[in-house]
Amino acid sequence: MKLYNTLSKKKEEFVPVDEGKVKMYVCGPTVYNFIHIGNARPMIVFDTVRRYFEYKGYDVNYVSNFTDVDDKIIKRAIEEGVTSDEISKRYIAECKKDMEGMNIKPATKHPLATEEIGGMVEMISTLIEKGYAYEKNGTVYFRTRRFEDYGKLSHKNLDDLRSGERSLLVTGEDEKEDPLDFVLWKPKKEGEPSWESPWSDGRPGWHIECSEMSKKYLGEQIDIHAGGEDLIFPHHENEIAQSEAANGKEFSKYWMHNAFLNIDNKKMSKSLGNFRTVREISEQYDLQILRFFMLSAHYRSPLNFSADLMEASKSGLERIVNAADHLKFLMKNAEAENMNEEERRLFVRTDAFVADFERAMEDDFNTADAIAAVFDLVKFTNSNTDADSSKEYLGKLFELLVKLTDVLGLIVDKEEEILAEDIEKLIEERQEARKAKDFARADAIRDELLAKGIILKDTREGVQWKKA
RNA sequence: GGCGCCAUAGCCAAGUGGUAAGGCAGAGGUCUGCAACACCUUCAUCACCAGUUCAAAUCUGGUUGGCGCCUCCA
Repeated sequence: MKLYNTLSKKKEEFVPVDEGKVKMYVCGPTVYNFIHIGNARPMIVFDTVRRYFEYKGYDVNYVSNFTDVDDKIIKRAIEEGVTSDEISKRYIAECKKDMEGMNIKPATKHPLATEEIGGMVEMISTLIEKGYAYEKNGTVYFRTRRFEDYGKLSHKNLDDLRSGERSLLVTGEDEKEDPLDFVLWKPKKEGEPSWESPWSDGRPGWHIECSEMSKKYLGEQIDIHAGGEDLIFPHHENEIAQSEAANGKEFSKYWMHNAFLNIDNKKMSKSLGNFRTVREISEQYDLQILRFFMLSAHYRSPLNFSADLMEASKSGLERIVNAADHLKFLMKNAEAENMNEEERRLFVRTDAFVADFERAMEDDFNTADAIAAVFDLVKFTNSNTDADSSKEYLGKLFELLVKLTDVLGLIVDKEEEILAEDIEKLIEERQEARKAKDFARADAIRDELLAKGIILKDTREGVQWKKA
């Protein structure tokens, strides 16, 4: 399996730290509002990465934090006249609802920054002892130049940063030894949440949170650290500096970053007013469609969001779900139990689709190609099954389709719904009408059912229905 | 100013040296009472210029046009 490592800027063969195990950390959202669809991209992408590792038989320890102490949370709390805690708890709950809708598996552990302060204080102390950090008036800074490898992830050198530093010397930052130094601990301001520390009552800097939580739940060295590409600098660069300086060993072997999601070819931003929350999308579309849409492009390419593209994704996903529905429908009515010779021969041909699917996923999680393999399987099942197919054959095809789509987090095995009796009766009545060639009545019933959200399909094998 | 990315059909999107996957939309057809689903057929020489090579969408140089990071941001 190959994955692109931001550290080396190359695709590398994946070799786990511990055989058979994957330890991965994904930087989670700051919870000050509903998550937006940009937040959703890394969630969906790295959930899919996780699912593929699990499909391959790895034991995955997947940790993703919630940043629940932050300026934006505090600001929101003041606006609403409630505590920061109330804001963060509320939006963590909302975020989990959205994640469920997108079929994102809960992490093995979702640590909260506010519950890990003790460990952060300890890590900062270690950094001070080792000479990598210093305190000034209650604030603790990381001594950036002291860490030789600084810049190895973002491929910047300190002098380039120097020349671009222009605005770094604003407001009170002049007590730093060097403009490149960053904050590990800052004293509280009036009304802010705070914790005790040897330096001041205050709160941790953002970067140290992830270093500590990663260490606590996954250990000093992990396999994969992931997040949006905007986190490469400075967030991940600083995490590396902190963790490697404190622990004395390589932090993460592989660094994965997803590209941004734009809206109508523009970056999402508050000033443009084009922020779209996942919740908003869910009012209009099944979030499965959003997931399918996100996976239709490679995770390292920028992706554009628009209404048209969602419509196209809806049609595309429907094609896959229709195939699964049809297989289930045939299975229900199948007469023959076991596969015959012909079916056995046909089923062997599906190996090629599985091989294509895996080849795509093994090449740095090329989900667009993997989806193409799923479409090949869909066409195969549509073309090579009918009312005479055996239960076993249909079942195996169905099982395979579910297995592959499940890696992508797409649900095609919808729970069997039971129709109300009066609806069953209407469908029967319509069949009678059709037999009697009373098509006006038949169409009237079809329209009536459509109004109730039931779509009918008259297949050669009988009447199939689904919810709109 | 520094670092970096991208440009494939109406739309989306794979493909990194051997002559263009897949999906959506469109057109024609089969099936069907009709519709829907499905199936068949059809729809590109890869921004532009120059070069390397027997061979380039794929490598090199340049041009044009987009974009990102360097500051909170997924």
